[in-house]
Amino acid sequence: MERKCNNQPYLLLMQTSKAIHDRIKEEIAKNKLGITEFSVLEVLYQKGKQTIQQIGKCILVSSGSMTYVIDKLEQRGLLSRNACANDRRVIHVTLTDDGNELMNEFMPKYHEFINHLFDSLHSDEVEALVQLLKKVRNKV
Amino acid sequence: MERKCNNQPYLLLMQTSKAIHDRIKEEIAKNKLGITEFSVLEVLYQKGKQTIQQIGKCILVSSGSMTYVIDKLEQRGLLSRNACANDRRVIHVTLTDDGNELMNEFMPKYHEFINHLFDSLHSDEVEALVQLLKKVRNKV
DNA sequence: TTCGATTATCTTGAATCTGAGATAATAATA
DNA sequence: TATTATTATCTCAGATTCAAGATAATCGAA
Repeated sequence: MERKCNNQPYLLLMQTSKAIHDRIKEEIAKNKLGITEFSVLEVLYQKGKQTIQQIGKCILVSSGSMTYVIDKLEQRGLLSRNACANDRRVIHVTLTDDGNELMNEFMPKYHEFINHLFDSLHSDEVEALVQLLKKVRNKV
Repeated sequence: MERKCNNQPYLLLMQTSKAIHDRIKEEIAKNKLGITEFSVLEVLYQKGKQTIQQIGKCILVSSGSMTYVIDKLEQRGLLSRNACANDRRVIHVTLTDDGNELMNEFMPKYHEFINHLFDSLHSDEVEALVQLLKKVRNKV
């Protein structure tokens, strides 16, 4: 009987993504941020003002965690909660100047870091990898 | 300024691996197991008797978490702790009959499930994906 | 042998996440 | 309008993880 998983592409895909995830976690930790915290800031940086709900859907985090993580980022002065004038159930969240400054500082390095991870591939290899991954992803 | 990450292979790699991770989590949850718990059982199923330390190194989990997860699996009767005769610091862990039965039952389904995720690729595409991922992984 | 270093496991406390349920506001409908 | 359903956020308990430190055993060198 086969007790070990021998599916090579599966093992490699998971190993590689975990390795990348861990390296990125380290990078983000340099700003004393967790990945969830960073993801919130990233959404706000990209999209501007968002509701808590919108952010949570975007980064796939429960409402309980959203309250928690936004509390922490607010205490740290990186974002602010603002009541919504039209709908008093809603809270808008925006980056503070400090938050913006942090992201302006960090994001170029961050993108550079990610690009660097794929340096070893030629452009045609990148294209091939993208096509193969799309095929897999669409099946999952 | 570029606020959004446009690195396609990166985004696809992480999206795909997360999607796969989540699907596998669901599969494993059908046995009322978490991924860490399952990983422990998997190691024991593949390698037979192991020390707690060995398992922890293998699945990259801290010693504190190992105690916790092995407690739970032991309480559920899926594995047992056995003192080591030679070295009294060490505890050997083995699957119980129940644990073995569970794994005998589940593992074929599990491997089938994983293979199924890559059904959409031809064998030459699988090979290409493997080569590309190796290249990326070795760089990270 | 004896003392210090190392090793394996466990304990504890803090961090983070989820899910269920509470609260409050809004929307929809009779 | 009154009632009901839905929505957004928050609260809380429980699960899981890690890091640091405690405990106990073993190893190694003087």
